[in-house]
Amino acid sequence: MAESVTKRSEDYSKWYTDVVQMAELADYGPVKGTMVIRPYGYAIWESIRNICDRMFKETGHVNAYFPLFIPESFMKKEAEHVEGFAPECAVVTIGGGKQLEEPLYVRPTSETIIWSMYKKWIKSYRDLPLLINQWANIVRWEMRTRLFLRTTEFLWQEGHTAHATAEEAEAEAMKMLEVYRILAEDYLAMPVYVGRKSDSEKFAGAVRTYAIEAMMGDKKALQSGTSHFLGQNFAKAFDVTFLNKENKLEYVWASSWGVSTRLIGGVIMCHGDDKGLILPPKIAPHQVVVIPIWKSDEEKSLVKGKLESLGAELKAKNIRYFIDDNEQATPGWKFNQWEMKGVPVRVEIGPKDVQKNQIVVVRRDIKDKQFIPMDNAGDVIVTLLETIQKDLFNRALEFRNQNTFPVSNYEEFKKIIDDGGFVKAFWAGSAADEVKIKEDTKATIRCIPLNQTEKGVCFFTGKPSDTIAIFARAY
RNA sequence: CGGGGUGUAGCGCAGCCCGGUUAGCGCGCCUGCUUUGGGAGCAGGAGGCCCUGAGUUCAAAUCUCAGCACCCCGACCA
Repeated sequence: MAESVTKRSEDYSKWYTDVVQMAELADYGPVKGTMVIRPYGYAIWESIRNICDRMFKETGHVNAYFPLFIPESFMKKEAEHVEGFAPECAVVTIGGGKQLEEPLYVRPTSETIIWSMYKKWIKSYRDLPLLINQWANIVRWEMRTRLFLRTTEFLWQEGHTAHATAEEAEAEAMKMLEVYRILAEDYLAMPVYVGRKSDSEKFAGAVRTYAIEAMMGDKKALQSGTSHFLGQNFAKAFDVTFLNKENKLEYVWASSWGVSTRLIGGVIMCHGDDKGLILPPKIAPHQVVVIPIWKSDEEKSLVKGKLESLGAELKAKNIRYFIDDNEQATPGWKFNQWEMKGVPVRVEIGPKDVQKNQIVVVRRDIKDKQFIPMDNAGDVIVTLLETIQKDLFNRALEFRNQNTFPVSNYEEFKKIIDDGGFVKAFWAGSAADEVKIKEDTKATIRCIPLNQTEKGVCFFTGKPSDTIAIFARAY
C-alpha cells in the first residue's frame, strides 16, 4: 500500500496536483477548468478570509455584494478593460429560454458594475471616500487550468474604493498592498517582494498596478495579490463626478485590490514537502492533531481520561485541535494522513505516556519529536506553534534569498532563469525589450520594488539605471 | 486552432497487434475474525451499456469509419 505523493524533485507539478488531491483540498469539477473546494481546503480559505476581513475592517472598509451579471455595454465602456478581459469572459446570451436583448457577462472582475452604482451614490466630496469590499466568485475562461492557481471560476475578494484626490486613491492602493504583505508574510509565512508592475503587466484599466510576488518551491514566481491605482479611468467611463469643496465638478479617483483562493496554491508550493502539505499554524484548520493509542480496553479508558484533560487545556489556550480517535484506522495510517494534510503539530498519547504523565509532540515541518510533561502541555504547544510559524517564514525567506541573483549581462540572466531562480537587477529597457526577454526566456518582470535609491547599469541595454527590477518565470 | 495520445469497476491499469466460453489485476469499498507506538493480516463478498453510433463477421472490448470527451506539448492567458 503506497499512498504517497510524487516526489517534488521528480515532477513538481505532479507533486502539486497529488498534494491538492490527497490532502483533500480540492477536486476537479465536471466542467473543464472548474474546481470543487473540499471541506479541508475551504477551511483554509475561511482562515485566510477571516484574517483579511478583519484587516479590511480595521482599515475602514465595509462589505457589500454586487451582481454576478454585467451588461455587455458596461464592459465596453472602458477601452483597455474590455480589450483585456473580453477574450476570457463567459457570456450569457439566453435567459428563460429566450435570446437576451443584451448579452450578460459573467463578472471577470467587478469594476464596471460597481462604478455604475457609484455613479448613483457619489454626488459630493462628503460622500467620499467610499471604501467597499466584496467577497465573491468570478469567472475567467482560461485555456489551461491548475487547481487553485488558475481555474475557470474562483473565489476572491475585490476592494473598490472611491476618493476625492489622486493622492488619496494612490495612498489607499499602497495601504492595501501593505495589508497583503502582512497577510502573506505574517500569516501565510510566505515572504514576498513588494512592488509595482511594469506597464505591460499592469491591470487592464489601471494607471498603476502593485503586486506582491512570492517564490514557490520550484523557484517560479506566484503573483499573490494585486492593488491598483485606477486614476479616473473608471470614473470617466461611467461618468462618476462629485462636487469638491470649491464647488467644482470633478471625476472621482479610484483604487481596486484583490486576493484569491490562489493564495492556497501559494501556501502549498511555498512550504510543502515530499510528505505533503505543511500549513502555517495561523491558518491551519487544525493546529494540533491528537492521536491516542491503546490496545486493551483498560488502556483505552486510561488514555481517554488523559485526552479529556489535554483537550480542556488546549481549548483554554485557544488552540485549534482535533482528536483523531477513529478506531478503524491504525496510528501509522493517521500519522501519514495528517502529515499529508500539513497539521503543524502532532500529539501522541499512549499507555506508556500515561504512565509517565507525558505526551509525545512532533513538529510537521522538521519532524522533530519530543516528550513533554502533561502538566504544562498547553504552554509548550502555544510556544511551539509560534516557533513553527516563524521558522516556516525564515526557511522560505532563506530559500528565496538564496535563489535570487544579481546579473550584469543578458547571458548571466538567461543562465539564472534556465537554472531556476529570480533575477534582481538594474533595468532600463523598453516594453519591446520585455517582450524580447519573455520570448527568449519566458521570464517577465514580476515587480519593481518601491522606494529605490541605488544607481547602476541595465543588464540588458547597458544604459545607466536607477531602477532594480525582479524577473522570473511565473505561474 | 496545430501536433501527439487516451477512453475497460470508485481510482490506476492489463487485455486489443493476432476477433472465439463466465472481461482480468492492484488499490479502494462491504462482511467476519484477529489487530492498533509509522500506511495491519487472513477469509469471504459487492461492483462493468469495455465512450457513442454505424459497419465488417457465424462471432467485436479487440478490425474499419465517423462522432464525442478528456489529457500532454505548442499557441493563448495571470
